[in-house]
Formats: sequence, C-alpha cells, structure tokens
Amino acid sequence: MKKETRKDQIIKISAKLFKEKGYAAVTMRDIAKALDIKAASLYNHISSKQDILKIIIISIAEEFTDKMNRIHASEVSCIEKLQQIIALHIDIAYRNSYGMASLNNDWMHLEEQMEYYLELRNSYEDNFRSIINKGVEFREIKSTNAEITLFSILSTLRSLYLWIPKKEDLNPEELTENLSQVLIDGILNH
Amino acid sequence: MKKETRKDQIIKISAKLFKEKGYAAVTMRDIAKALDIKAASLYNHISSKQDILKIIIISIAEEFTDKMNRIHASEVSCIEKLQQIIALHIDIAYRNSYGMASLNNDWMHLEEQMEYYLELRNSYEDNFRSIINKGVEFREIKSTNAEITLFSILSTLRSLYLWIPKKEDLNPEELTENLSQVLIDGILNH
DNA sequence: CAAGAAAACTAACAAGTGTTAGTTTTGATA
DNA sequence: TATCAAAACTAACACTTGTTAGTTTTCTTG
Repeated sequence: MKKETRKDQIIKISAKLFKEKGYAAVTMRDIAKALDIKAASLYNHISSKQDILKIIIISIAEEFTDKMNRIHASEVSCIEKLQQIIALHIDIAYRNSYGMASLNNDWMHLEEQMEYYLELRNSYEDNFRSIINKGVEFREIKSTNAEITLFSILSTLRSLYLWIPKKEDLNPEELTENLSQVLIDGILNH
Repeated sequence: MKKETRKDQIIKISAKLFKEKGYAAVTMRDIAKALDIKAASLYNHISSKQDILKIIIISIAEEFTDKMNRIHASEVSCIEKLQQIIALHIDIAYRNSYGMASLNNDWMHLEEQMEYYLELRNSYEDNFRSIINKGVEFREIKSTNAEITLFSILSTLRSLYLWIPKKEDLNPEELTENLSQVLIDGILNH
C-alpha cells in the first residue's frame, strides 16, 4: 500500500463535503479550508473542480461495471448472482460511502465525462436486467413485473451509502445475509 | 380548483430545475429564463430563493407526515398499513415527482426550516418503524432485522420519483399492486 | 375610460466563484 | 550544506450570484 498523497486527501475530503452539501454547493475554498491550506494550493495537485468530481465518480462506476460483468458471466444460479450483487454494493458502500453519494447525486455535473458515465451505468443496468430476466425464465424468480423487481432492488442497493454509516454495529457479512433475505425472500411470514 | 398563479408557476418550474441540477446549481436567472421573464421579476411573487425551496419541501413533508399519522392510527392489519404506505408514496410521486427530488436531495439547503423538516421526517420514520415492529410482534412479518426491512422498503419508496416518470405506461393502481407484491411477498418463486 | 394595483422591466450592488500568475517556503537528495 | 523540485503562499482576474431600488408596462375593476 502506497502512502496517501495530497491528491488522495483532496479527493477524500472533497467526497465527504460533496456528500454533505452536494457538488455545486461546495467551493474550492471549502475544500482548501478542510485541509487547512489556501484554495490556490489545490491546483498543484488537481487541474480543476470538475477533475475532482470526475475522479470520484468514474473510478466507482468502473468498479461497479467491471465486477458486474464478472458476476454476469459467472456460472452460478441467478439467485446466487443476485446475492453477489448485493455483496458488491455493500462492500463498496462500506469502503466509500462518500463517493457513492456523488455517484448517485452529482453525476449530472460531469461534463465531458457524462456520456462515458452513462454508458457505464447502462451497461451495469443491462446486466442486472438480464440476470433478473433469466431468473424469471428459469422459474427461480416470480414473474411479476421484472422491471419493478429490478427497480426495487436497485433502489435499495443505491441507498446503502446513506444508511451504512449510521449503523456501525452491523458488520458487512451479517448485513449481506440479512439484506439478501429481505430482498429475495420478502418480508411476509408464511 | 383555483387558477394557477404566477407563484405556482415559479414553484413548479423551480422544482423541475432543482430535480435536473440540484438546488445549488440552479440560479434565479435560470428560473426566470424558464418563465421568459427577468430574474428581478421573480421577487414580486416570492421573497427569496430559499423561500421557493421551503415551499416545495415543507408542503410535501407535511402531507407525508399527516397521512402517515392517519395510517398508523387506523384499525387494519400491519400488512394492510404497509400497502397503504406504498400507495401513498406512489400517489405523491405521480403527482409531484419534481418536488420529491428536492425533498430527497435538497433538504440540507433549508436553513431556518431544516429543524422542522427533520422533525417531520423523524415522525414519519418513527411511525413506519412502529408499524413494522408491530407486524413482527403479531407474526405478520418475518423477524429478520426489522431495521433492515424498514430501510429496504423506504429506500425503494423514496426512489419512486426517479422511476415513475420514465414508465408512463404503468398506471398507479397496477404499480401499487405489483410493488406491494415485490416488497411484501419477495421475489423468490416458491 | 380612468385609476390603482400587480407585475414586468433596467440597472446596479456587494459578495462570492473558479482559476491563474508570480513568489516564497518546505523538504528531500546529492 | 547547496540545490532544486514540490507545494505552499499572496494577489488578483473576470464572471456569476442573490437581491434591491426605482421605473415602466400591463391588467383589473369601478
């Protein structure tokens, strides 16, 4: 593990501030103040405010897309794939809850990179949809509206970043187990 | 039904812009341009930018809290209460998907009103939690972690505003039916 | 149609924005 | 210890921000 550079610190503290107030409401002076330096000094490490956002968002989006591709291609049941997707989201939300906030809420402030981001997101969602559709086809998953199933699971997973930091007592393994139960088995006691 | 005032138009178009770019990234000149007037003219109808946000968010938050109170107090099973909550979210998301975006993402930019907003939200969540806990107690709901059940359902409901405008083919009744199935019965085919 | 209110306008403000240029300080290496 | 790059600084820029003051236009109503 390499030492944390000043640039890493800038990215990290920026992600934290972006989560609290949103990208547009955070100024370069806010970021600088949080590091106890002047705004102009930031430019020795990053090229622009946009650049910070791009680094935060694209790295996470690529990780999601990459790992989803592997899950999609793997030779396990659809239900097992769903469990792996749940574990993936929990893992990333634990490691980078600040970045997840930007991914979810600030992607519209990407400029040149927005198209690429949307490609990554669409690829991810297409794989997700494909897994659920196969699950319905193989009778593993109920054939109510598959699009609603996708939406519901994805909404929950995308909100994990808000919730995980407030529940530090729960470890990732236990959470993965319980969340899989709720999302896949449902809540009804029959 | 009274005629739509200029103020109503300002609130409506602002909510739309806030959904697209977030409160902080929308300027008074943006709002004015969308109405084909000058920024200064807005101040004949509203007192500040903050004021617009306050009106958008507080009215929805009060509606949620109010209707949740009634559901909580009603004499039906917990599962039926959950269905009513789902119907409530779908109803509001259909009628005001723009406002829901601000409620979810821009509440941190409320100033004097933030405390009141948080009270409303906490009251809502406490009622929701109480319904689920009672459901577990009465053996209507599985006794996996109740907090995870709450989180999962609430995340899905809070994301409806993103999804409903893209699926115009689905009517509210059908959606309520299907979403209840997914959230309550789960997706597993057994 | 006259009069007054409502709602638009122009012009400007003070403060805050991201960023650059040029300079000084810091810290590692030879 | 001398050197040189990395990283901090000060000062300033051009532009944008929310908002106000004062004026003109438009609409409503008697």
